[in-house]
Amino acid sequence: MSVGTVSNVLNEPAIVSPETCERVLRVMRQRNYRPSAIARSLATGRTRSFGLVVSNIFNPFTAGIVQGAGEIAREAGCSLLIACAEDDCQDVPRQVQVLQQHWVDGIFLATQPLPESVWRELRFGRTPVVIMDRDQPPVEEHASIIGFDWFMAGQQAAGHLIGLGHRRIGFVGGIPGRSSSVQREKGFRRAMAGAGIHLDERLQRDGDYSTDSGRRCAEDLLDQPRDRRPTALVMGNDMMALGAYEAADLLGLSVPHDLSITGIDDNFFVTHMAPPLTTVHVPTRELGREGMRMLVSGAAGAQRVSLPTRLVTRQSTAAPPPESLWRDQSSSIHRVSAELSVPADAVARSQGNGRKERLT
Amino acid sequence: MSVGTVSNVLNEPAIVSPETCERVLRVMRQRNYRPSAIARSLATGRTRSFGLVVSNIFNPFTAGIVQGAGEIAREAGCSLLIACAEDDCQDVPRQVQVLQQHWVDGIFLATQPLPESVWRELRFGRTPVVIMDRDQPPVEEHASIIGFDWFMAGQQAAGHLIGLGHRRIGFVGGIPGRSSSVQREKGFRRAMAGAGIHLDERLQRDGDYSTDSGRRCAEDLLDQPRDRRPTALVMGNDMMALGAYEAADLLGLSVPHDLSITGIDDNFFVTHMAPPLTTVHVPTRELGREGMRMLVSGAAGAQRVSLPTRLVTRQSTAAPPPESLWRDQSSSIHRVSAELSVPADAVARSQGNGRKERLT
DNA sequence: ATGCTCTATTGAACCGGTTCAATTCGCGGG
DNA sequence: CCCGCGAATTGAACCGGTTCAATAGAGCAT
Repeated sequence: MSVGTVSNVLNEPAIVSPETCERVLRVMRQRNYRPSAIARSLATGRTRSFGLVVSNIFNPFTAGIVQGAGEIAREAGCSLLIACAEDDCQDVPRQVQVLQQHWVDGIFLATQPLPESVWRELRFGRTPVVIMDRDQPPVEEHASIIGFDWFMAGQQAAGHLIGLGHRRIGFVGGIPGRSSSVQREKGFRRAMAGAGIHLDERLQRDGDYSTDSGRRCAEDLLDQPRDRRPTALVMGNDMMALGAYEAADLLGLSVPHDLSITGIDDNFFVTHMAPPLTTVHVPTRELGREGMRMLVSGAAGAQRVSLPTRLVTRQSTAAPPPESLWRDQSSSIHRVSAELSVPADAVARSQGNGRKERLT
Repeated sequence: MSVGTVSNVLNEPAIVSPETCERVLRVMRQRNYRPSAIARSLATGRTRSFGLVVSNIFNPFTAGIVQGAGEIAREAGCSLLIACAEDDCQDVPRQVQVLQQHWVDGIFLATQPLPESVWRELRFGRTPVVIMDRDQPPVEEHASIIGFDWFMAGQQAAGHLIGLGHRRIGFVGGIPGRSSSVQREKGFRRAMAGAGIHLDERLQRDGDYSTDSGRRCAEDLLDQPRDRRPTALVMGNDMMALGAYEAADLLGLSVPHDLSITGIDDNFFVTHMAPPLTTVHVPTRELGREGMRMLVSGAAGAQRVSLPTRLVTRQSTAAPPPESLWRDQSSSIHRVSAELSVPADAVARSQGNGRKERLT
């Protein structure tokens, strides 16, 4: 009954005789023995634990990732060390260092985009890394990147509205320059171009993903004579869509009767909005699962994964009011006629287009 | 330059000569040396890491706790192992076991109330434990309990409404039997009794903390002739208050003009409700901080801590419409007169009462 | 009886630190 | 000059496992 034999009973029962095995297990049960993960790690050099660095646990976004990552870790019998960084991410390098001192087998970085200064401080050494959705390609060559297809998200939101017959569609983007914002806008533009709709730059605004900015931008877009006012708004995320609701309320516009609104994210509260928000679902939990899968399977390394989004239709979108086309009074005739010159089958085309987006 | 000396440089620089110390540090920097937390733990028997078990990371409640616990752990230079259990908590015992195999210095249990069967399986051995808000006293003698003062929460919500002049106040409780629900209701009753208001059992309902149940219960309470209809509702949590908004909307009642509504929890979305919800703030982050403090300081052991709540006044509450007292038409006279018989200074008293609660 | 193979078990080195008794060294006092 | 003392350093045991070469023992063919 040497320690080596005991070790074998746990790890390679096949090479131990059944009687010995049984005897060892009995004693273990008797003494309520629990092997030490610590000692095992020291001996093997592997810990079967992973680090997950997040910046704001309150963000439903983050919560989804934590959830998904936790699921896969548990399925793989691994444990997850979650490090909550400060909001500004200044302490991320130290968090990473602490994780490395714990010999984690891999690190999942799911923070806000890191400031360049922080990024420079970061050294992963030999630790496998998966990074969420960063703008720049990482310095580390062997890091994997995982993110969402924001282009698709913008395209789906716009495609849906176009399919409903909207032509004057406003767009409120997120923080300018951030790649996730840029991609959303590109998707939006592509959908518009795909439907043959001329893009009116005056119907675009830049927000900062906050409810307040959404309200301001929406007010700005909506506070116009009816013929120039957009009949629908693509808001860069759900929070800003919430702001758009407030703006519509202030201006006495009813959603979706006078104005259709879409968001992006599919936060849990959108079903409680009045009316429930049509938005683009962003599979955060799936991102957590996929990222952790890359780590536990040892496949992390210079991969790039982009997860598809999915339109969820609720009650904040509808066909545009016919008034916007016919009963304008204060309007300039040439704009209306320009709109009328859109080929008659554009609606049908764009509907088909919208549907295709959804399946892609 | 023995390993022992190096160890001393790190842990007790004072007993090493300055030159040696300097020399060792230089080499460390040179070779980018990082001490192994694993090896250290094995040697010392302590890991400076703690386990936090939660059941639903999406719950803003949970998120606050995680946040707070993380802050204290970081301040103390400790790391936090977060284990997400399934929603039904069946796997909590195994999660705890895994944490123990990692030799965590303490465990923070912040899950949903555990089913009795699960609770019986749980064995903490010598590991210090802090448990959130359980109904029954724990089997483990040395476990600390930390929770919120739900009695105070109920009292504050009701006290606020009484202070505004409401008399017919409806109450929608949470899951019956659960101690957090029972306490809220007791607090509500105490506030009512304190103001000398006779409790009308017909104005009480049991929900299950979901938006839907809130809507149903509220509809049920509000769908009555005006003289019997409550002028205010104390909802057991914010989600149910959301449901009450929907019910009021359905019945054409305006909040707070026709009906005042309060919640409990102070979830982040309540500021975006229309109108913003008056609710009782429940300091989840503080609970996380306090619980973790007990663990890192080694003070965990058979303590009981109850954290005070705090009323946050927003726009969903106002004085009751005078009509409810004077202009009733379909009413039974004796009820109105009963109300009028409340001593004239009751309002003042109850306001004083409400204020006292807040300071307690 | 001897040699050989195959299986089951053992013993010891090792992972990278901590801890502490033992040792070395420099220095002041007798 | 020797002794004793305190400060600095060293060496080795130890934490609790894993791993693997060495060994013991059983079974079989020669």
